[in-house]
Amino acid sequence: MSVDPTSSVPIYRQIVEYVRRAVAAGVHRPGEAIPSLRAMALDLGINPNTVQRAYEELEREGVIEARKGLGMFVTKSGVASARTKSEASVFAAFNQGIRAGKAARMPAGRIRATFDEAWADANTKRSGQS
Amino acid sequence: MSVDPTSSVPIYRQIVEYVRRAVAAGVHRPGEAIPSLRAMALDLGINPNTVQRAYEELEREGVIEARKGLGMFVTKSGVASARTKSEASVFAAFNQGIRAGKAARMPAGRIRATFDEAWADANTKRSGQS
Amino acid sequence: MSVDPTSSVPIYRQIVEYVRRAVAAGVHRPGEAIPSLRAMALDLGINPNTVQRAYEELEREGVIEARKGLGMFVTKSGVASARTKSEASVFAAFNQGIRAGKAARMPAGRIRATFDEAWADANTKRSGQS
Amino acid sequence: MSVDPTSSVPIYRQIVEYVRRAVAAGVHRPGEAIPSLRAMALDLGINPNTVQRAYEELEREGVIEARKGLGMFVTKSGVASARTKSEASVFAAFNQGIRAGKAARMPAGRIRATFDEAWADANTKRSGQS
DNA sequence: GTGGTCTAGACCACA
DNA sequence: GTGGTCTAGACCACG
Repeated sequence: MSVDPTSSVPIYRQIVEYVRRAVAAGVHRPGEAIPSLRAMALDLGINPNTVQRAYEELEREGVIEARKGLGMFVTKSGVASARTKSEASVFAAFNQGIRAGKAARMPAGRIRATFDEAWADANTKRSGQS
Repeated sequence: MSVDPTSSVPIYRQIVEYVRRAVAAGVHRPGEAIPSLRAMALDLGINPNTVQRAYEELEREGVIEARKGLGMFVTKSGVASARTKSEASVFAAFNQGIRAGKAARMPAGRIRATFDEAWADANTKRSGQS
Repeated sequence: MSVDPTSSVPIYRQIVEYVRRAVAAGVHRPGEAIPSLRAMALDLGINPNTVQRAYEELEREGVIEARKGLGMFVTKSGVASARTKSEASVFAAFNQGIRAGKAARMPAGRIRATFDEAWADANTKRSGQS
Repeated sequence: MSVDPTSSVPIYRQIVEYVRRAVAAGVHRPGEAIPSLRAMALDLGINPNTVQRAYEELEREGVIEARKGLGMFVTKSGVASARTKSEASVFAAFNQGIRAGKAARMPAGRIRATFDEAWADANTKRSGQS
């Protein structure tokens, strides 16, 4: 994994979304530990405080829980929580796109066509990559 | 029009997007003037500096142009430019949603279904609103 | 106001509870701004980051909201939120005391008597103070 | 007995309070031995170091005493000491709740009512539990 | 070793 | 001026 420090979306939020997706995708299973604060920070070349902030938010979401002196662990309901949160963000993105299109008076067919373009774009670029 | 000072998206950006969409939708036609700095600021109850920053960005985009002592006018190419920008943002939103879903290992059908949900949601909520 | 840096309860949490109570008590009314990050930090003689962390939590609770460039403002529902949260903490404290007493096999009458003692203690000490 | 590794209150403290209450309740009588370090650690599935830290604190409180090669025993004054400590913690909890309520400008009647709620809550939940 | 808190100081975007 | 993010480095309690 890697983060983009130049992005307008904060680093800690990138980590939140990355870990959340990893849990949703089953990379980390309930009861298992995720990389420690310092390990993750070293791996990404950033400050441990930044990672801590991300983990704090994931704990608040109920995806992981802290055990002092041991590490951060995926909760029993963590996978479900992560999956729900992930789907919500997908829905939100689509919603935003649709509303933006409607506000600009794009015809319904044009909006749906734009989605199909994005869909094709995402599929071709990823499946046929080097 | 109104503006949400609470939103995480800056006020000046809300104005930019609103005007851009209004131009794309044909509310303001080429050669026509858009509301003056002070008029817009008074109407929204915000600082004129904020409106100015938005107009500067729209001018940089080529959607409007300043005529000293007269105000800001929609350029001849403004409508096309605004339309292009608007559609690009729609595409970008869809793209982001699709990639987020894929990263979380959502099945393709689930992603498309989520789009349909968002679509239905946007349509039903708008038709029966005040 | 003041904070106790030696306490086991973190400074940022002390601030959260203090501001929450102030809002619940009507010291800050909806739509009004609370002291800025730097002002509060200077006043307490602590680091702005610590105050920021407290304000962040209050924003998450819905008690206040940030307006970039302007400050932090009490939300419309802020007073109700703060009041609810405050009562919840009172309930939690009583609950903990009761359970501790029961676990130690204190007779019911003894537990209630202890509450009355605490009640009398809190009243006399505060009402007759210099 | 069981322990909650998730709780914000440290595990060693949970053990201290549990043993103290058990002694106060007469589960362990003066001169009797309490479970050995290793037995307790195995039973709870935690590190013996953690149990040791708890026992050290109980010894410092005068509730138990170590007899080399034999184990930890409840002292003659242990029961009284434990009882005092337990009641003090109950009083402290009530005191904290009352002061928090007063700080939030809760009317006196509302505070007492909250205690009654907590009291009823603790009684009903315990009687019908598994 | 782990996570939790705090400080000092910096840079940024926003109004 | 405001809040938001990040770094560097420190100390602590916990297991």
